[in-house]
Amino acid sequence: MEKQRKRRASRTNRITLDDVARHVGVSAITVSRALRSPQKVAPALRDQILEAAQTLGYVPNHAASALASARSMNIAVLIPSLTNMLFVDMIGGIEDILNPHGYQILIGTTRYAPEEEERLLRAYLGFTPDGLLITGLDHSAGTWELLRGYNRPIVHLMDMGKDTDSYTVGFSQHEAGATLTRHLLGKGYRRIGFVAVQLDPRTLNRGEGYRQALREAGFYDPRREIRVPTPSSIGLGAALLDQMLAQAPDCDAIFFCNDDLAHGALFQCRERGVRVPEDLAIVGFNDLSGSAWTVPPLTTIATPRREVGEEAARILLALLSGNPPQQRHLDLGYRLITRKSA
Amino acid sequence: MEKQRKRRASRTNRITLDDVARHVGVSAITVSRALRSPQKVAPALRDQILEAAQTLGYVPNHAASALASARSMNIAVLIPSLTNMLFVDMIGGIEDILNPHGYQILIGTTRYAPEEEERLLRAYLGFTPDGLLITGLDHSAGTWELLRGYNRPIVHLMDMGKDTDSYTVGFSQHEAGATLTRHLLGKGYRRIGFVAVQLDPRTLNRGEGYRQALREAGFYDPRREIRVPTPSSIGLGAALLDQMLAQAPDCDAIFFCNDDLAHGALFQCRERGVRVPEDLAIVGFNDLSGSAWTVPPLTTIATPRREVGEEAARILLALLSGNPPQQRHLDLGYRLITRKSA
DNA sequence: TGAGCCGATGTTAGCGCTATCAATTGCCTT
DNA sequence: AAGGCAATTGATAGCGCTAACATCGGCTCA
Repeated sequence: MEKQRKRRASRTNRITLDDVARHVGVSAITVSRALRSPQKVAPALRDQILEAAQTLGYVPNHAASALASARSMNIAVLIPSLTNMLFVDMIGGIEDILNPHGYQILIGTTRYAPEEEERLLRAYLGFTPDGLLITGLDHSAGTWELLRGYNRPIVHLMDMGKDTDSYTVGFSQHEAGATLTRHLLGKGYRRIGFVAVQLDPRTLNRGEGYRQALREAGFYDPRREIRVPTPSSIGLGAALLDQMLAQAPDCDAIFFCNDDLAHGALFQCRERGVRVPEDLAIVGFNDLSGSAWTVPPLTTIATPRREVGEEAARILLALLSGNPPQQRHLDLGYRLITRKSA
Repeated sequence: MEKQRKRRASRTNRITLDDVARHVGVSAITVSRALRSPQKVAPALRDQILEAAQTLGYVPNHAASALASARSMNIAVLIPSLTNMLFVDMIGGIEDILNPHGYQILIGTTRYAPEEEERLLRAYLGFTPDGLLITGLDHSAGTWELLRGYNRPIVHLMDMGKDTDSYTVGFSQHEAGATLTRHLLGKGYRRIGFVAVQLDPRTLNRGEGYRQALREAGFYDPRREIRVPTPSSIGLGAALLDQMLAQAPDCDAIFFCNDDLAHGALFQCRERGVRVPEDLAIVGFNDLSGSAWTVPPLTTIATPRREVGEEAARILLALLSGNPPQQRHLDLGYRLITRKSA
C-alpha cells in the first residue's frame, strides 16, 4: 500500500527540499532543520546537507514555508509615496533594522488616498505579513476594521496618537509647526504666512500648530494662509510664493509646509528681486538634503524620519518576539534648524 | 469512509476559502472560481459567493495560491538604491504598468554592491517571482548563474547590451556622456573636467563617452578627471568643485556625473565668487527635479527613467503572456537640456 | 430518440514546506 | 541492570489553495 507520489507534470523544475534530501540520503525534514535551525542537526550531517544544497542550487520556497509555518517573515509597510524623500529615508531606517532579522519588507504606496490605502492593505494582508507598519493614524473606517481584524503587531508611523492604544512612533507635527512659528515671532516677524500643499493629516497638523502659535500671539490672519491639495514640488513653491505675495503683499515671513516648496520660493524671490530674509523670511519643514545648500540656506525643522523607521522596526521586533514595550507612544521630537533664510 | 479533516490547532484564525464555501453551501473550488474567474460560475451563485466573502472578510492567502498555482503574481525589482530619485521614478513607471495587471512588485536595494545583489537575488527567488527586473548588465558570476537558472522573464534596466541576448531597456550612457561633452565643445569650452562618484557601471560609461568626445577633439587631459567611490550628494559636489579647481585651476567647464553634485558645485561657485557660466560652465546628468531651479538653471541630460520603468514592465508583461517582443533591446534615448549654466 | 456536447459544479490530489509526535540510539544514574 | 534522559532522525499530516479530471443535467441536432 505504498503511496506513490506522482509529480503533477513537474510544473516547475526548481530544486526542492526533497531533492536535496534524496541527494544526501536523509529525510526532507532533516534538511529543513539543517537550514533553519542548524544546531538541531549533527555537525557532520549538517555540513553535508548545506554543501548539497549549495551544489544543487537550492532556494527555499517562501510560499511553501509561509504556508506550513504560518510565519511569512515579511512585513508590510504602507507609506503615502516614494516620491517624498521623507518616506524613502524612513524606509531606509526600517530596512536597516528588519533585514538583519530575516524580515522582508513589502512597500505599498497609497498615493495619499484613503481608499487606495484600504485596497492596498487588503491586498497586502493576503501576503500574511507577520507585522505591519503604517503611516499615520488617519484611516478609512474599512482600513481600521481590517487593522482590528489583523491580530498581529502594528506600528503607526510619523504621528503621535496619545489617545489611542495603537503603537505609534513619531513626533508632534502640531508642536513642530508651533515651534517654527514661534521662532519667527521671536525674530520679530509678525505677518507670517503659511502655505500648505498635499493636505495630508500631518501637513494639516503643522498648520494647526502655526495657527495656535499666531493666535496666542494675537497675529493670526486667515488671509495669509494658502492651501492647495496638489503634491509638493519646487515649481509649485515658486508659484505659491507669487500667489501669496499677490493675496497678502504685507507678509514678512512665509512658512512653507515642506522644504521643496521653500526651495522654489527662494528661487522665485531671487527672480523677483525680493531679498531673503531682509524683505521676506522663508522657512520650510523636514530639512531635506538640499536645504543646507540653498541661497540663502533654509531655516527649517529637521524631522527624525530615519529614526522613526528604525524605532518603529525595533518595536515591531519586540512585539514579534513577545516582549511588548511598556510605552505605546514613542515621541522622537524634532529640531529647529536655524539658517540664514529667517 | 468520510475523511475527517481535523484542523491543526487552528494556528491562524483567518477566514479561508473553505469557510466561505461552507457558508454558502458550495465547494471550495467554486468559491475559488467565483473570485478568480467569475465568468465560470453562474451569475446568481457568483454574487452570493462574493457577498459571503465580503461579509466574512475573506482575504485570499497569497502563499497558498502561489504554491498551488505556481504563479506568485509578484515581480522582483532590483535597484541599487532608493535614495537616488532616478530609481524612485523608475519604480513609479514600473508600478503604473504592473499594478493594474495584479502584479505586486518586491523592491530590493543592492546598495551598488554586487555581492549584496547576489544575496538579495537569491532571497527574492525564494518568493518565486513570475518575472524579474534588474538594473544593469554588470553582475557577479554568481548572479548571472542564478539568472540563467531562473527560467522566467527577465528585463535589464537602464543599460543597453546590444551584444547580449538579454532583454534590455535603457539608453546609451556612453553616447549621452559624449553628447553632453560635445555640446560643451560646441560652445567653445576646451578645458573640460569630469567628476565621477559612486562609480557604478553607468557612471563609468558616461565617463567613457566624455573621454571619447574629448579625445576625438584632441582636448583630453586626464588631470581634469576626478573619481571617488562615495555616493552622490550635494555636499560632495561642493567639495569636489573645490578639489577640481585646486588640481586643475584652468578648467573652463565641469561635467558632473549627477545633478546632485552639480547643484552643490553651483552653490560653491557662488560662495567662491566664481561666475557661472562666464568663468566656469557646470553641467550635470539626469535632470533631477531641482535642476530647472538652480541659479543659474542647470544644463544637463534628461534621462527617460520613468519610461524605462514603463517599457520594461510592458516587455515583461508581453513575455509573461507568451508574446515575446521581436526586439530584445529598447533604446529610449535621452535629451540634452540646455539651460543657463553652460 | 439517442449520441454528443456544453456549461456548471464537484472530487481528488497535490504544490513544498514544517509542526508534531514517534522511534532509535547512546549514555548516564542509581 | 533497569530506568531515564537527551540528542538525533524520521513518519505523518496538514497549511490553503488550485489543476486536472469527473460528473451531471439539459439541450442540440442528425
